[in-house]
Amino acid sequence: MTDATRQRVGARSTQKRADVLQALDACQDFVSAQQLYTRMTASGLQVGLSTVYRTLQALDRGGRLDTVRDTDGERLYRWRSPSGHRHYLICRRCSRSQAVDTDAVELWVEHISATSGFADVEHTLELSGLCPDCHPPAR
Amino acid sequence: MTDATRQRVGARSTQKRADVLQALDACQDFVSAQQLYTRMTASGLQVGLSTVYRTLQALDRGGRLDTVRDTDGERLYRWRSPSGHRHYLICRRCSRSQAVDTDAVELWVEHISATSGFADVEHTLELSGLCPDCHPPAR
DNA sequence: GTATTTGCAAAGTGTTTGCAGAATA
DNA sequence: TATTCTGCAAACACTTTGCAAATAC
Repeated sequence: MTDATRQRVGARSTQKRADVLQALDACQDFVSAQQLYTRMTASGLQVGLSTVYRTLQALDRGGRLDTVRDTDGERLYRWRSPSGHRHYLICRRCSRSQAVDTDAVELWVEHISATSGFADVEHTLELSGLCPDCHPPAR
Repeated sequence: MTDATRQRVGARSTQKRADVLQALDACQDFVSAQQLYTRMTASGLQVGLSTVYRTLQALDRGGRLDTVRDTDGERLYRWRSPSGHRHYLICRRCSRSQAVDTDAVELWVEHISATSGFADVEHTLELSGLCPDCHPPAR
């Protein structure tokens, strides 16, 4: 996971896609397609919004991203952690995220899955709060 | 909670709002504003989409609804269960929902809240699967 | 040279809002 | 009568898609 930008996305490897990958890799946190696009163009890269969307879609389909939904319904993306499925605690103010240990929840979900009568149980768990930096002073 | 339709929503009580409340009450499950609107007009009620949205917004602001986000980003609403905060397991095919016992998760969230350094931790937990009716035959 | 990818603009979602007319208190 | 509410249409934000030009192989 050192150089994530060297991953294969579509049938061909292109500069634009490498740019998107690099920009995404530079983000330590969740970003929306729009944010990524804005950052890229702001830093001088020439890329189309559709390309950003399409690249993220492709990565998501390939299961290489964690995605989450913003309160406003915007989709946020982040490289999937190497160890697979994770959940994050996201700051409502600055959007910084931090992975949390979810073993207890995963076990509980398995239990539900086994006893509910439902099949193929999937789960989404989103935690938000105010991080230490945003919490004490302003509020 | 017997007759939920008799709740106060805005400053005045109107027929249209009562209609929305009744339609919502008739749903045992999560519905989107659009679905509710469609059902209402389909059953002969004359109402505007904006009114449905505004009524749901008002109820939501008043904390009288549970809301969740559809996979497509659509917002789904449901009367809040009388006992407060709940989580549901929703069928991906027929949208039927079933409340699940989330004590374990609630405890875990409290633990995170206490040890993460984050303040005001809120959580969203969404479970989806295929219910018994949708599961065995078709897939 | 052929198939994929790109970017623009247009179309498509679900949701919100401005405003004039209708309804409530 | 003075507010509040309603419904339409227009505005919005995010996302997807059609298509011709550019690019990778």
